[in-house]
Amino acid sequence: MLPVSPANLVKVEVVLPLAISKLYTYYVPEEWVSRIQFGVRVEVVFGKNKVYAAIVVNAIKEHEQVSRQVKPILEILDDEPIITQDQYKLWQWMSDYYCCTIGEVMSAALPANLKISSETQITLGPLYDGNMKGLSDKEFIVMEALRENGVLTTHQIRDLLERKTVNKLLKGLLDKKLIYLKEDLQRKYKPKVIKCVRLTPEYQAEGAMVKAFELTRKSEKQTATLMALLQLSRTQDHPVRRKDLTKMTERADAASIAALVKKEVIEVYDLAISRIESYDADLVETNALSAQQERALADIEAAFEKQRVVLLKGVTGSGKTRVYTELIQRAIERGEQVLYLLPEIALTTQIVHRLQKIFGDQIAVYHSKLSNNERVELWKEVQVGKPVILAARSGVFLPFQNLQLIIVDEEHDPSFKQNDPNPRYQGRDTAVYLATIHDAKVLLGTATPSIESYQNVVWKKYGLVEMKERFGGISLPDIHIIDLKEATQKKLMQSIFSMEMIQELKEALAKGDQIILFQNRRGYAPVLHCQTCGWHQECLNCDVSLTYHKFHDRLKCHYCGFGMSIPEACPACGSVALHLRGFGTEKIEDELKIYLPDANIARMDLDTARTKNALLRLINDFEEKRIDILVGTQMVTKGLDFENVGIVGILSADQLLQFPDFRASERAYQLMTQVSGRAGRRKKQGKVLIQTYNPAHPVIREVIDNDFDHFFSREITERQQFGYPPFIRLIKITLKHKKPDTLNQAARVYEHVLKKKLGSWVIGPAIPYVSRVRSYYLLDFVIKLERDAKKVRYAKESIELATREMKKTPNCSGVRVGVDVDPM
DNA sequence: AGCACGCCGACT
DNA sequence: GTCGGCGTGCTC
Repeated sequence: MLPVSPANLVKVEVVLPLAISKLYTYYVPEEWVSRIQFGVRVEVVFGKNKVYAAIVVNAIKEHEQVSRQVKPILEILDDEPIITQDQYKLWQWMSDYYCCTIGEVMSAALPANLKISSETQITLGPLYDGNMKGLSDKEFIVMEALRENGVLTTHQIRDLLERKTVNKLLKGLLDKKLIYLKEDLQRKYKPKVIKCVRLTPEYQAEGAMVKAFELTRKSEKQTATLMALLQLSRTQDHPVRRKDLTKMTERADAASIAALVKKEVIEVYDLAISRIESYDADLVETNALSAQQERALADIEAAFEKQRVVLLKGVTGSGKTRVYTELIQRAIERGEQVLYLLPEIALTTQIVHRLQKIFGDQIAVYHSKLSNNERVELWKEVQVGKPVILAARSGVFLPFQNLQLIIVDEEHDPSFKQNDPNPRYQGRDTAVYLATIHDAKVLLGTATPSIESYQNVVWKKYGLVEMKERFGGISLPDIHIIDLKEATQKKLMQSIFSMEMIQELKEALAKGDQIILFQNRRGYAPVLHCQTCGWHQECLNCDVSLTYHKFHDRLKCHYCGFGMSIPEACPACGSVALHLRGFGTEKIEDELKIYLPDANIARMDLDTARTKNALLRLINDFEEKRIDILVGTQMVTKGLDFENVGIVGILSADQLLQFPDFRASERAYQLMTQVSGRAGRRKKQGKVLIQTYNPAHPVIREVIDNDFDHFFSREITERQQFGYPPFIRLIKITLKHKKPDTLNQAARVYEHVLKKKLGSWVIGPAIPYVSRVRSYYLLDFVIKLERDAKKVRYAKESIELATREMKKTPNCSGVRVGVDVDPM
């Protein structure tokens, strides 16, 4: 359609799901004007001929002139808004705070099936007759593939020809009328429907049945069918499915139903049903609160009177969840909505079942394993007031109507931060902002508060409630340090295990206790190293060492997925003395089998628990004691709650302590404390064994003593001294390009602009720890800012300026800029 | 983000 | 000479 002059037409501004910072204006054909409102999706053409579902966020009055051509909207996709004003407020805040476009927030926020974008579909054209003469090789390949597949997308053709530009070739074929091009819309939400049967309106009237049976008098089958229908609609309180009817009596077959439909006595219709499984098992009564829980609950409610956010600091096993359920119960009774945020993998496990048993269908789960259609349905249920939503960080995007409480469980967990695609948001912090929009309360729960949150308590921004005792009065685990330096000197090591560790494991197994071993690294060994010249195998695309995976007998890159087999000899010096150095979960599992041949050993990491089912099976097997020893990465620390764990072992604390990051200590403290918390939960005191070369490290001491206050005061002093969060704010900017020269040139421009504006606040450019990922070279800038809104604003504007200036410099327009506010 | 346009090196 | 890559600018 041709663009028309915008005078005297209703125009709307829309958000497109793209990384473009502007809103775009379209006009509304007159007959649709009354259907336009904030928050509905409209189909629009953007650019050449791509079609997108955009969201209407502003209406422009007819008389307001827009000094450019505008295109019409093609269709209005919704009768009711799919987002609320509150959600849009959150989107605006996120795009502003996290330095990304509204379109990027929209992309992250909406379930895939509410987003639509077109894709070019290529099909055989009118002049195609199987004659391939006069075609180039590439054209021939395309036509052959089309003949076989019928339809191809431009992406598929790009892959097929291994070429980046494919449009000229397609245009050639189009001109010869050998192909058609069509923009096709992808992924529309489709409700799930079932066939139901009911009386037509005519026969629903009083006494009409007599007439109906008159009509079926001659057919015994039809009479039986009709009677079955009547009986079913009387006895069940939901519509009669066609399936129910045919099951009821074999005389109600397709033919007799069809006959009744033809006589217009009954009709078959589609009923949209929910894909979300309803919970039909019995609900359980909650236990009475313990005295400590009772007190915590009262304290939380009192604290909410004064503060929006309260930190609940409760040792592992203190029964925080029971406190949450009580708060949730009370909110439900008041008719309010509750959002319960958890780290993603915790959502696939016990906690969900536990809450479902209490709240049944009042609770819904929103996580990454839902199908696209299920997500849309959940979205709609939240819109009409589903009381409780359990979700990972993306739960903050749901369309709440009456949100009054947000619980962020395991508040300290780094997975609340989204690191890669924009928006790079911290789910916990976003939840706090979301709560201000709704005037709701936030409860942050954890055994190991993040430094940020605890400092907010110190600053009296957040309230604090503590639970210091474990439920049932069991003492915290007894933590033992194993000094690896000493063990090595005294030759008390068996491979990666100290004799003491092996001995303890054996004793525990003999007692029938289960064991969890933690190692923060997957694979078999992280380095393939040449003992002659010191060479080690790196990834071809990334600046990292390749990890050996024994299961696949291959070296793999954990950044880009690149894989290769082990070289026969060192490519640098020809030596065959290649040696695998370091160890991951796979090696631990392997070696344990040697030392403890009778134990059932299983491994839980990204490689073994990639799918939800595999993870559930592992958890289940461990719960039911088919596994004696579970070896795992961080995964074993999250949301798992086993009853019979006698020993938790940390194979190498040093890897945690030596992380090149100002948060290393914090992470190490949290991880070790969290893993330790898995030991000895219900019945008796558990034991934790930590192997380390640094037994004197203060963090180790603090973990042993469970001394958060000591840890916190030491850490906070360092943060203040060296200028780190929470005293200052960080913004990290990463520049990215395939050519190092171009990247350096861009970085110089960037540095110049940034330092002119921000002076000594700017650090960099610096080569990051991993300097190349997926063939892109990286350079980092870090901006350190005082916690002052105006200065942060100014800094963000300076970043935008620097990005514009850099993009303007010749050759540099292709350099990518990633901005990470509050990086983790 | 995707797409067209224009410039430039490298193969027929 | 053209093909195909890359840099640049624009999208209501």
